[in-house]
Amino acid sequence: MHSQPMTARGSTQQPVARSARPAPATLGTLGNSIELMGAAMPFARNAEIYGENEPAEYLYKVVNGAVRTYKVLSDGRRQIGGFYLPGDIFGLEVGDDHTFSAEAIVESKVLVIKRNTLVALASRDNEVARQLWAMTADELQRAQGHILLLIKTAQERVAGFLLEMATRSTSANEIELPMSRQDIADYLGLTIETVSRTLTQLENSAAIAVPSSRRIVLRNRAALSRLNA
Amino acid sequence: MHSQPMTARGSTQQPVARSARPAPATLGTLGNSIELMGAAMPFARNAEIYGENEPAEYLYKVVNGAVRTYKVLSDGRRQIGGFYLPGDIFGLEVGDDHTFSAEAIVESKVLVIKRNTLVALASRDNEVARQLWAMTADELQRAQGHILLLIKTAQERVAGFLLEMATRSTSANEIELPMSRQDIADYLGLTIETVSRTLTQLENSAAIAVPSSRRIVLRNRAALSRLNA
DNA sequence: CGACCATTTGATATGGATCAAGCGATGTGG
DNA sequence: CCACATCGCTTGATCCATATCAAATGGTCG
Repeated sequence: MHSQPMTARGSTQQPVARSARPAPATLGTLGNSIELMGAAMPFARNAEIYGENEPAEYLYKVVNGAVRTYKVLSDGRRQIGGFYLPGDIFGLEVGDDHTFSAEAIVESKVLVIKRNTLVALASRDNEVARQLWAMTADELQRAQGHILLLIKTAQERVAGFLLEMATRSTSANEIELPMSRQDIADYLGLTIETVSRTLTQLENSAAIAVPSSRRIVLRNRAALSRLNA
Repeated sequence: MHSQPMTARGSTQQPVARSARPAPATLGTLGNSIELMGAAMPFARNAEIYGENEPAEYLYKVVNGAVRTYKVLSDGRRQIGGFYLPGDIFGLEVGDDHTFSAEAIVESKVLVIKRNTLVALASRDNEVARQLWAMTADELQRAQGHILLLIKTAQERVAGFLLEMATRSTSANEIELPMSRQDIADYLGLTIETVSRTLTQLENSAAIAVPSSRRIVLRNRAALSRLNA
């Protein structure tokens, strides 16, 4: 029962345009319809929402909490594909199966929408079709940004991560991180120790403050952006 | 004037199904329609096809040759987003602008298709709409696979790259690489030296043979797959 | 043949991983 | 309410894979 702001529910107001490209899929016009088609489901901390290779019968929208998608390689290395925050959509596939697994990072409420319903609707309403396409394209953008992160130095990756999270967080300069250092490490392709050390470095160079381990204050965006290459 | 095999041009034969998910966008039903809508254009080795942030008026299909897409970071590091071979489609955007630049790797012929035409068609024909969506989804899959590559060791990246190229190449066990070591390095997030050394290691361990620098024979797929984690 | 460019090979440096403690917050049972 | 176990995070010491710097080799074209 959180009181976080979320996308307009049942209101008549709609986001206009939608030329903004980055950030994960938050759908426009479709937003309201989707609310109607979905059922809200609670997931406990670390609960699996779906597994890799399972049939993708549903897609999902975070109402509150946070979700991670990931793959585990044969030797146990885990790669986090993305973090999904309130308003974000995840689990949308064009193929039959999910290509990642998904878990709640913290206690979360997630709207569950039947894919069939939406795909059927799309075949009649080309605006819906366009929105589905746009959601996949947004996800593609995210993945491409992720690739770019992964070729950078540790400082650049962490700085990039913080800037990205800041963009998506409500309060512009203070970030509340729902995920652990291990999650961040697995997202950035680093170890937990390197993430920790890098945060300490950034703190020492006055680029950020870390009042508590899950709370980060951006004190010098310019410095972070400079690191962002 | 190459004599490489290429996709059926102007023939009536069509690929069936299209449930296969990996590999870059090679479109099904749409294939022929696209041929009709596009004009074939020649590009010289290293010629720019489009630049990052330019309006995405067209999308492209490789007829022969090879194309790379890439971004250059402020400090000069280059990341190659993908390689496109005959039959592959690239440059399809949902947003207004191209997010990468594209260049011909070798002398290439590329079909150029007006995006407007296709998008307009999609708004009337939902099968076309679905195909556009599927192409973007294929590209997403590729990007996600790329992310997975970038967290691996040098051997794993190179092995993964070779296996991927083998899948896409006509002759199953012999690969003809159109791109330089530098291109491969920038795709894999390694240096040219590391790529070269790794190929030598793979050759010494009898996993591959390298009869000439642009020609690789897979001699032990199992070994490569094992490296592929 | 000679110049140029791509690739390989060699020697060394280094950023981040690994191994190993320490520390602080949170929660649990006595 | 305190003592202690647990968990997540930080910090320290060392190692190693890959980068960097440098040179040799080979292949291609005028």
